[in-house]
Amino acid sequence: MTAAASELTEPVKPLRADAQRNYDKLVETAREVFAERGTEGSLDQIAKRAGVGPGTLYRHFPTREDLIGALMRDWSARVVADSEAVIGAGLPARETLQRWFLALVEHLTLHRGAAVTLTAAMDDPGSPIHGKCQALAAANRHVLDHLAEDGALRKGVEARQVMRLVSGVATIADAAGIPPDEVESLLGIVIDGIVADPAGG
Amino acid sequence: MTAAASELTEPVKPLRADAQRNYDKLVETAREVFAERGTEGSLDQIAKRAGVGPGTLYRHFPTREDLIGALMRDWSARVVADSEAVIGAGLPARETLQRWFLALVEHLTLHRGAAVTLTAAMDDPGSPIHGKCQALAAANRHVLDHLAEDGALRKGVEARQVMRLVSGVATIADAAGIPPDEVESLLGIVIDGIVADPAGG
DNA sequence: ACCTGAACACCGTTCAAGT
DNA sequence: ACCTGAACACCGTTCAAGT
Repeated sequence: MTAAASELTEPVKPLRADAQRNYDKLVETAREVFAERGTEGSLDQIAKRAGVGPGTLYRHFPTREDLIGALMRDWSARVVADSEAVIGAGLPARETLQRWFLALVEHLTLHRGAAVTLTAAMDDPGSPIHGKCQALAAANRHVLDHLAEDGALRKGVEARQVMRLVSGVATIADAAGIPPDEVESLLGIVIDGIVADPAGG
Repeated sequence: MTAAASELTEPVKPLRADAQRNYDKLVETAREVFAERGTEGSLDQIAKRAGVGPGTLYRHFPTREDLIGALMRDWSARVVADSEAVIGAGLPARETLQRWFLALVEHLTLHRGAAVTLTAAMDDPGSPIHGKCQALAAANRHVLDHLAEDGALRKGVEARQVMRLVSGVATIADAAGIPPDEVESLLGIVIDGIVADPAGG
């Protein structure tokens, strides 16, 4: 609900036909360039490849983060869907966390270098992508709350901190090129750090 | 011993008087600029502030990492000293890890943005700072091995993975400006993830 | 209302010319 | 052997001129 609302705060007023065409072309091209070069890919090249002047890019996307936000249109929705799917599967705590953390890492590494940007945006209300990151945080809280109800988590474990740890794993994994199975192992340690001991709740 | 050796592989042949002066001035200035702007600070500005032409900077430091390496001269030694101090203190496992991880984070955030660079260099033998990062990794292994001998760690915990987790925390902390007490709490979760349960070894 | 593209400041990198 | 600084290619950003 709140996620859907934040999704809708995007492009309100209709654009002139040519403007809309340029907007779409820019987003599409940005997706390409970011996929190749990571989130720090050249804006100049995006404009050139899209066949528009640099001013046009700046008119539509005043900052780089505005552009990143534009190509994340259905991102929050997918994140939320994943969280619900994971909860709905009704698996034991460890498996639930394993699945969910892997999904988180995947969403955070949307493009090379994205994880740091997204994590920083979580703590920066002024960021154009702050809303999307909040949706991610909310989904994470949702999953953890669900597990906490069953007493599966250690006391004092905060969703925000878990989010940051997983972001850290995503950032490092993407920067150092850590292979998938080792990422799983990293997440395994985090999971061991937050699940309740079998003995005391 | 190995750390000291790697420390000595630095400037072997003596430089001409003027070259040595420029070298020192560049390192000093780089330290300033990196402290202000982080590891991505402008090389151009470093050369300008040091009062030398850009070519002089490139002659001494062909890549940015070479420059970073130069201002890390006694870094590895300090890291190793910290690891030995922590082990020597003879504290219980949890306190030992708490102290050591805090030291690690501090060393990894030498300058803003340094943590990612250092972590990436750990897995890249071609990097000019690979040796220093290996020293860090070795010190970490040393501490963990010490704790493992007492059976204080879970089975299957690998030093390399722990190193990466702490790097992740350092990276995120520095990128998102996480306050020190929350950093401690993040490290606390990692510690919970690697220490053995009171019951089974 | 929107686009173009020239213009500016900045940066990394190279290299011929100097001493 | 070392330094200088011009030169090149690239980038982000702005803005006057156009339609």
